[in-house]
Amino acid sequence: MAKADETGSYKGSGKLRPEEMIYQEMLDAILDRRLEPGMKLIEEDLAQTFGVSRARIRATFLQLAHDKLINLVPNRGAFVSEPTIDEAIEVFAARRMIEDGVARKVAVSMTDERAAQIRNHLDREHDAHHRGDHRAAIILSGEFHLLLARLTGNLVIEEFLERLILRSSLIIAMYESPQPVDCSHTEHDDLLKALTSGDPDVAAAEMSRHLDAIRDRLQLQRPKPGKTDFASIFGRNPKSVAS
Amino acid sequence: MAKADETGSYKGSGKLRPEEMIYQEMLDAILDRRLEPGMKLIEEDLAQTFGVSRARIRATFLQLAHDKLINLVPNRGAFVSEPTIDEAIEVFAARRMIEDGVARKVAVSMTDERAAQIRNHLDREHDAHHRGDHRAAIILSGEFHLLLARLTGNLVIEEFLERLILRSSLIIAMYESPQPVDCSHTEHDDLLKALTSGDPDVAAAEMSRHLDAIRDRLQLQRPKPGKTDFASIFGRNPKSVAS
DNA sequence: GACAACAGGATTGTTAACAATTTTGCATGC
DNA sequence: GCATGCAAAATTGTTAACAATCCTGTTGTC
Repeated sequence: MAKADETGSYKGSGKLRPEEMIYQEMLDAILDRRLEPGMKLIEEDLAQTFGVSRARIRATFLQLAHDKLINLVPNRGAFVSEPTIDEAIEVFAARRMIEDGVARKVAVSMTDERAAQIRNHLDREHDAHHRGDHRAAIILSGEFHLLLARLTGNLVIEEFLERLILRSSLIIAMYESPQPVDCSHTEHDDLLKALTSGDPDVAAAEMSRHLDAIRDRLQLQRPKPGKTDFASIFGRNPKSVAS
Repeated sequence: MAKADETGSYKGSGKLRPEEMIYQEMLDAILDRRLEPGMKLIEEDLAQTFGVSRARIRATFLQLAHDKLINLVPNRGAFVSEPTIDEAIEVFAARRMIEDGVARKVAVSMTDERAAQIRNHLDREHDAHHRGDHRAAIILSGEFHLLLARLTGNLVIEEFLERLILRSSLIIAMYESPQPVDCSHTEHDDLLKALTSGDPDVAAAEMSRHLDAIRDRLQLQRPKPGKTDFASIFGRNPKSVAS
């Protein structure tokens, strides 16, 4: 998710790693839906676009596939992931399991300084929201959760949650309501209140509520866009492949 | 960890994927400490050993590095991971955060059939232990935790925990006491008891206790083996690099 | 004798060409 | 008209060679 300040200087010199750059660019394109779910990613074309060799594109594909953002099919190629409804539900259930723990840990280790840090982030979220910058709002919303993970001081959790949040972003981009509801920013306020209450159970409960709310705002009942479901369009059951 | 039955047939034919095989073999070698922590992994040698091209070895390296089992240094090569003490502590803290949730979820969805499934696994653990098969005992011990993750029905959690358990195995292999204490098998019995109690808090508490116990059995105070710490050997403080 | 510069070898990074596979378009036959 | 088979094009998978980088041992100098 396009972190602005994490330039990640390489070996102290000003040299930028091209691999990271390509991963980031493809990531942004997927989350922006400039690359639509299901779209075929052709190695040669991407290699020319980025001015690198196919080998590097292949390596990048492995990373993206590991994060479940693309799908690698042997001898067929790479496709932008099309998370199913079941997958979407599972991802948010997994986040709830982990972020409950995060909320608990942050709640019991809360200090004035940390609360200020969170509040500072919330200000930026509100700002983006009032500016009407929907894209920035989504990114900042994800980074809010990442900030909490960072406050646990556990790098393992932080890294895993980062991937899970990216995956969530793809899911949200795919299934979000046509008219953006965006009530999320007040929920983060509630979350901060619960986190500063000092009661881990309260914090965990609020986190669960919030994640469920995000999930429930998605349109997880309609057929996936991009994959036309002719059977449902014409009111018939799909033909079964065997027997 | 050398799963016996998951043959993973490819496209229905009997053809085995060589990539998976190489990953598995290297994984086993690392966990067996036939490849010691810190050891340099030379692409050319491995390619000849497995009879494949360097490109495939490089791809395998990316996977292993993603799972933190090896360390990839630009222009220097690949090295078997040497998890630090801090890292070890973080991994077990992360597992506690996640597996607390797993235990809670399994406890509230416990059935007779599931209990029998767990008990069946415990029998195999005890069997390996009585046979004195230390290696099998370690593998089965890891798979016990994976079984619980699977019972949550959440593939996301299952996959992440699988990687975390592998990483734990490397940590255990690196830091375990010279004389294997192996009291773990009775702890799993206690865990089953807590899981069948129906109380999620009891289950989570027992899981926390168990993971802390594993961590505490490790020798996390001594300097890492394989990296001779001359300073402590000769009773001096290591020279600081700057100022 | 210690230290720096240097050359040779080893190893990784990159590119391009070739082989294998899949997809696509077209022709053929029913 | 529709399915089948075939051939060409497109794409992925693999290999080998070359370039860049790093490590090691040696030599020369102070």
